[in-house]
Amino acid sequence: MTRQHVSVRPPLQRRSKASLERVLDAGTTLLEEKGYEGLTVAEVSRRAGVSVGAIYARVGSKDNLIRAIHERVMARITEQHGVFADVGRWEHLPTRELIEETVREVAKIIRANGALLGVFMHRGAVDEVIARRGSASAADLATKVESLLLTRRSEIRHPDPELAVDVCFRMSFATVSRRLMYGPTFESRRPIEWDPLVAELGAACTAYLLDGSGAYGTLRTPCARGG
Amino acid sequence: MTRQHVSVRPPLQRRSKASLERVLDAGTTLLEEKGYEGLTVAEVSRRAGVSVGAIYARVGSKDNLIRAIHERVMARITEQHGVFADVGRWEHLPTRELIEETVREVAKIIRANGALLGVFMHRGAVDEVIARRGSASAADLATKVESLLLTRRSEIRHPDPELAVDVCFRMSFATVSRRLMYGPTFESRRPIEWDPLVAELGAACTAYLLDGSGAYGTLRTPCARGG
Amino acid sequence: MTRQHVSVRPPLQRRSKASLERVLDAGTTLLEEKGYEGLTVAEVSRRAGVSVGAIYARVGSKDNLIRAIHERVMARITEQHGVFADVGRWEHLPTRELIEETVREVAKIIRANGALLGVFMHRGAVDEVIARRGSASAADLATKVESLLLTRRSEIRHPDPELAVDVCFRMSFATVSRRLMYGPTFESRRPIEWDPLVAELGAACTAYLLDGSGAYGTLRTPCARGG
Amino acid sequence: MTRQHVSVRPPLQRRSKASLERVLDAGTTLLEEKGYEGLTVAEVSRRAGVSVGAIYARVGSKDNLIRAIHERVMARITEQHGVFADVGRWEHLPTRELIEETVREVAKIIRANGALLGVFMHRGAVDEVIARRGSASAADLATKVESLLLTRRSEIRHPDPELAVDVCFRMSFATVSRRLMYGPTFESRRPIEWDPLVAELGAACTAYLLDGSGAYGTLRTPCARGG
DNA sequence: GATGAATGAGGCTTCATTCAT
DNA sequence: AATGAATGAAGCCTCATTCAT
Repeated sequence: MTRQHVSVRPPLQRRSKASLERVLDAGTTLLEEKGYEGLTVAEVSRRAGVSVGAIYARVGSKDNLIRAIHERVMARITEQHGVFADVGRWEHLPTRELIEETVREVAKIIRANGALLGVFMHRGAVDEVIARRGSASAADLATKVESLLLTRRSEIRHPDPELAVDVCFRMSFATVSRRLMYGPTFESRRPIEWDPLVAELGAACTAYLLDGSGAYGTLRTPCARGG
Repeated sequence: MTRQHVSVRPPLQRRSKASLERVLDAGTTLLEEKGYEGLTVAEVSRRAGVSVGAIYARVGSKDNLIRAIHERVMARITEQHGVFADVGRWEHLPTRELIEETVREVAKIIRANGALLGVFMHRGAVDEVIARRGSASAADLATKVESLLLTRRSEIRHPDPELAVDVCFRMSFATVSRRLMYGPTFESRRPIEWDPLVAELGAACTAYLLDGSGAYGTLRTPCARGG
Repeated sequence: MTRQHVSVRPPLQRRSKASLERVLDAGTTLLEEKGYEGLTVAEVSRRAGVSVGAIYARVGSKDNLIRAIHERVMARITEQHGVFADVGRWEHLPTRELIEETVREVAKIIRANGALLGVFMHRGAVDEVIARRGSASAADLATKVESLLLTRRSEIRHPDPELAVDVCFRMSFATVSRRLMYGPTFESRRPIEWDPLVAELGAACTAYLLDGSGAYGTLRTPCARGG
Repeated sequence: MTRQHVSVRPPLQRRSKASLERVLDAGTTLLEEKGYEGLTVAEVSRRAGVSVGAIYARVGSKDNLIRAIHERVMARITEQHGVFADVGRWEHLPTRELIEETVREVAKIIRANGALLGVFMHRGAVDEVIARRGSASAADLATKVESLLLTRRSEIRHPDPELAVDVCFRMSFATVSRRLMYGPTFESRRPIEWDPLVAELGAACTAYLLDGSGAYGTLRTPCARGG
């Protein structure tokens, strides 16, 4: 139902490029403010100061416009994944700090891209292109984060370290995204500030990876008991 | 933009009440199947066998219809929160099992209400009434879950048990919701089945509450060291 | 590319029926005046005094509107074909007069339906439904006309009477349609009035069926020589 | 509604002339393939490799572009009318063969210009310029054909030979055009191949001109009776 | 002169809401 | 009260035409 070809015709002129930039900016803002349904081509045209026809000449359809915005946002996010590849930054940290700092960085990346992520995730339920690219971006982040954590594999007490680091990533990602999209009191009535929440997620991951008594269903030798 | 008065005129007749039920049923199904934009008043009318005019007479607007559906769904979910108040079920469980079982029940409730929760959360971004009531329902669940967990306060090593159980709840809720809405491989490329994911969340919560070396910023007495 | 389902929802109320009637009237007029491209839903709405939404509720799309108009026009025309089935009218006519009168009646039917036929024929090139129904209507007329002429088969000198009467029908239909659509001087510069043109077509058919020396390629015994 | 001034600015340069040729070629093809509405200036520009601006510089408007195409097509067709002026080809033919051969040539010219004629005729209903020029071209053909047939005036038994040859021309032109535009079974259900149809038209004209018993309304001395 | 990006009116269609019956 | 036909604003998209480069 949704057109699946994405490629935006490359702008041929400097001025055109600026136009497209303004269109994508306006679209991004609108998406953040009002979500998918709130974005209308006419409103993008108005805000960007670019005619409807010019928008269509560039992107071909509203869905493609959304995809173009998504592409740009994802590119920006993927750049930010770079931090996890910067070995120098991580190798000298003690494991507990490494885990906590990792969670902090994941949270930072999510926070920087705000409400948009929610819109795109929703859109991904319907638009294959967005689902694929969004998923790929998240998986790229997951891979980087997990590789980093697995450099300390020997310290992870969980019997399946690959699984455990993946679960840590998911917990962090999900909890922080949700908090960002729905505010500080969505689940419980207790408001938790951003930083404490992130810190606790770090603590939870640390405990799970390093201190936990192991996976479900296996014989457990709980740390506390073993003391 | 959205009208904020909610009160649905109380149905005066038995027959009217049945009509409203059918309308809400049809609306709920449609919302699950096609989301907010996919629900049209005409389609609800068709499926419910109730005229458009009658729907408007009851609820006054499409937004109010959504709110009425939300109200009913939330009521249903709130009933399900009852499990956590059934003391007999929980008191004899060892703490680790209590925690894991709690996470399992939370996951079960979320899973039972599937796609609807996603739609309403999205809608909550725009509709104050839904945001408030959705939040209240989640908070109710949070309160129950947290009270239950706090019956084992003495075993919780985290220095701020209230905070810790809240964080556990949020992690579980967010991770499981997300998995439900966006599928098994959204974040990482590794697909994790539902049950293992829930089990690992239980393990993470257990470790965080019982085995963790403490919250951020405080002096830590890591379990590992104590062994 | 064009939707092929035709059926117009049957109007449920008297008033609705009148509305649809006005819509079809307005559409018919517009089609006559300005052709397919000249008909816009907005203009039909204006002329019929019926809202755009009401039009869509009845017919579902512009193409279906055209088809509904076509259906009505064809029904009207098909009624007119009845004259050829009225045996009493024809059986006592001498053959020459029968042929001429037949051509006159064909011409009359075409003339009564004016420019519309042209529009629909054009549309038939693109719209399967219209092509089929238009073709069926013309074929119905052809069958009736040809049956009538073949009641005089013994007098037809053409070696293949079925073919010959079909050709007569086509010549009459085509020549008269064309004259109607493009005016008295489209082909030649000599203007020919309607009645004389029809009379000459009758004369040509008569000569071809009764006096001709036979089909192409066969040995000919020209009438003139036999005199 | 349509601008009526036609004159295309004369191309000043050889290169310009070639450009215009390509534009007209592309336009002609598009018109054949997709009809009036299917021709867009942008598509002509793409196919011709000539910019939109350049097209407008030459022809001034889409309607004028159509007219320019029409002009060229008509010129080409008018050249083809030359066959009828080539006395040597016709003078030694017996009259019956002359008539049949004439019909065949008329059919050939129409067939060679296929779908275009249909488009232009339709357009002529709305565009005065095209109507006039199309009419003139057909009239030119009529004149030539009729002059040729009238070289055998003495053999024509019809009391008004000028009228009769005009009617023959119209019948042939109309029947063959129609068959070309709407396919072999449009009128009747019997499919007639192109060659047999043309042959029968020739036979009909022959019978009408040479064997018929006279015009409408006059006292008739039917050939058959005179035998 | 040539180019093609930009413009925006106008076409088709949907759907929340109203109101005569 | 119930019905559902009617309304029309608003959304998406196309394309003839213009004009800065």
